[in-house]
Amino acid sequence: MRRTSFADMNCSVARTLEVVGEWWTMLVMREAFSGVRRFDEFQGRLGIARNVLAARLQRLVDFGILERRLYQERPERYEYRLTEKGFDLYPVLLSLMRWGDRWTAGPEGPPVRLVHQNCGHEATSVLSCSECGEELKPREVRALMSGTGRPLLDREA
Amino acid sequence: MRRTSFADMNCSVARTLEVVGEWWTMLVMREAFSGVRRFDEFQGRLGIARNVLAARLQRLVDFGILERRLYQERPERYEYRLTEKGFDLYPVLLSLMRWGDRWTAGPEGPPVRLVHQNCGHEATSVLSCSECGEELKPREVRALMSGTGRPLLDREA
DNA sequence: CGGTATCCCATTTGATACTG
DNA sequence: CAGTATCAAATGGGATACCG
Repeated sequence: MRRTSFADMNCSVARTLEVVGEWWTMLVMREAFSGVRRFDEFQGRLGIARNVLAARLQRLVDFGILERRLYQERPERYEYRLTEKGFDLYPVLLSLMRWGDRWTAGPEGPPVRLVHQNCGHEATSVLSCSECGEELKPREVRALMSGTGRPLLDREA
Repeated sequence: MRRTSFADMNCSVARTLEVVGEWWTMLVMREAFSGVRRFDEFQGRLGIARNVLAARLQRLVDFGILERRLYQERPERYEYRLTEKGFDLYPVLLSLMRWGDRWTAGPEGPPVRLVHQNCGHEATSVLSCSECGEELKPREVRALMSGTGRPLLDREA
């Protein structure tokens, strides 16, 4: 049986996962954010099978998250670059990283630390409210359905 | 061929995905955040196959993200509740939702809107710096490797 | 209600080889 | 370098039946 597609679910979480929820995809994105652009560099860094990598890159291009761009004429060479849509996945990546830092790091601490250039401090990422700037916590948020959308965070968890 | 495990990668993104990166898992979490606690309610809402759901719940329990709790003695009935570790996945969920709202919503807008009770406004989630509160953008962040960790965002993307 | 057990096959994955 | 082609194995996923 073909696995269920999330594309038609009326849910932004599901529809996002339809695009980036496959095994390996977010690690490809991690590399892209770290500046990797070329097929063999993705492949070497990740240790992913070449056919799988080709499929993932293709899909990311199809969805407009990466752009395949000619960077050399003879012989023809292409590279993959993040689009605005791709860059916009940064919060997803950092949220994943943040959770891993908190819950999977050993005594030596997280493998990677972040420095926010603007303020000069070592920082972690916080999910905050676009209106008041405070941290967004599950219990302090209420979800409103529009149309047929299913409620998220509708009840006390 | 067995698929590659991300567990041993020295990367918080990879290790997080090892736990919640499988197909369906984050949708199970979505339901959990929305207050769903019982097997059949997860099943009915998601339309997931029962054996797959059982496997996902089991894995989430194994990793301490959900807790299986007896809520009725005769007959014995169990429910699944978010632990602190589970609640801490909220930023991941909202980041996924935010991206989907931006890039996959039709003209009618996002299926679900959020109201931040503390400030009373309809809000979206923003990833911000723990130190200065400003929004964290890829180009304004530098990554530092600790130990053998691979760099993230090390070069210009 | 809250699962297990089984079946079964489509898909995915990894390995390897090959090409321009 | 940047893929495509091929292949076998394994697993993932769905459907269904069953059980205390």
